[in-house]
Amino acid sequence: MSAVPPPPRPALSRRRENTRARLLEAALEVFAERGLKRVTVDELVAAAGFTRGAFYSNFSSIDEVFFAVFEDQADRMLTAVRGAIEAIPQGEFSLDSLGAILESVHPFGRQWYLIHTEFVLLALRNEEARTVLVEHSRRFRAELVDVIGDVLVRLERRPTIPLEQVTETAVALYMHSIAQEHLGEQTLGPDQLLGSVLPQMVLGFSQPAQGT
Amino acid sequence: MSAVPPPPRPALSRRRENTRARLLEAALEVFAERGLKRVTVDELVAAAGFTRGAFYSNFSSIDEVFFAVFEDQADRMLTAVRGAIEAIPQGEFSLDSLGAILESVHPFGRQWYLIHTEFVLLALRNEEARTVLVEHSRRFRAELVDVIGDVLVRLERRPTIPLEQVTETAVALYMHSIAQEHLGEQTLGPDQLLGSVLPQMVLGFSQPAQGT
DNA sequence: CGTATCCAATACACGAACGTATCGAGTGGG
DNA sequence: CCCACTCGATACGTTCGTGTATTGGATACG
Repeated sequence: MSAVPPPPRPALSRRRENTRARLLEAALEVFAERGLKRVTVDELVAAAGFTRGAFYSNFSSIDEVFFAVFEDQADRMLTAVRGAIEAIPQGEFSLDSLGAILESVHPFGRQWYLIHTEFVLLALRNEEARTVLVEHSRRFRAELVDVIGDVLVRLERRPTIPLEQVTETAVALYMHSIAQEHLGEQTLGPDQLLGSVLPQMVLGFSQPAQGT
Repeated sequence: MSAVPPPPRPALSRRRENTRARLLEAALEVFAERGLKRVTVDELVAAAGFTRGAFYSNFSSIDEVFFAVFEDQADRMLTAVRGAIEAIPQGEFSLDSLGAILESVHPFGRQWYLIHTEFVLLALRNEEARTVLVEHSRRFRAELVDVIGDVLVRLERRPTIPLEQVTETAVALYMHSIAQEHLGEQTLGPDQLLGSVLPQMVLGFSQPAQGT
């Protein structure tokens, strides 16, 4: 025990972080395409251009990667929403602002729906996933509640139901609309959501769309 | 039951049908508990009190059983809803009628959510499942559209959005509320759904609840 | 009472995926 | 320029699940 452990080694981890990032990137694709329990380690590393060695050097199980992917995507979503909110002139929140927010997260679309929904299923059966999911949801709703509240104030509308329920409902409908869109159903895609359902539901009136 | 002339062999299939039923019964439990891709043949037959032989004599793959379970449960849901609708005095549809319908399907609750959601995920990746799901959804919505339409007429409300969208939205919210309930969230369980969100959204006004 | 038939139990062979242990190449420090 | 170390590649043994082939017991029928 003569040699004192040399100073911290922040060095070599650059390569490491790179491969970890590439693994996560590939994991997002593969999980969305095939689903959590259909993905094997071999399949994942192949998609990322590595071999098993790289995987077990960075992670210890497929499930761990799935958690990482979810939290990663969740963070990106949150960042996107915050960005969209800040891009709105102060105090200028309107129904269009909600539309802008929806569009800011729409690129995540299908992949996010698949990952998120699968994580919900996991959370309903797994304590740890439940904790993560609830925490993420809490943060996410917190951002939206403010915006929706501001929109309502600006439009001089008072919600007839608690603001939290309005927000929760909006999220539920958005998620559902993505699924419907990709199932080929026309009744409730994101377009209908923004054009009529959301205004009617959140705000209590409908956009000046069709005249009937 | 008139005596249909027993053609070849209608006989021995009684035992067969019985084991098939027991297998499906166990499958519902196991799929809900563990999820489609976590369930093995051994696990399933053990839960039903059989061995592998019984399984491969009646089915050819786990996925086939999952399809059967989904269609089976979907039929039961539809039957329950139809029963609840017929139990309502003709022309007496009111908001309480919707409550009665919700309660008629509530026993399915968690299990139905899990099976259905997993089937949605499957449908987003699998052509055959997509066909089955869309067809089931179509029938289901068809029943509900009539009821909700009648409720609106009776309450002398005209929907500001297409009736199909109202129905789709109600279904989406109901499903979401089950998930929230079992995730331990209080913001949007079935109670809030019935008490405030659904009336506000579907009907354009809120129940005489709190006075604010 | 015997027999033919059907169905689930059992045994087995195969393949897929996992996790580990080892090796070699690349990287930063001295 | 060399050394020490880190990280990803490769090879291996093992476990787990599948699907099939065969066997044994039950049931209807003559």
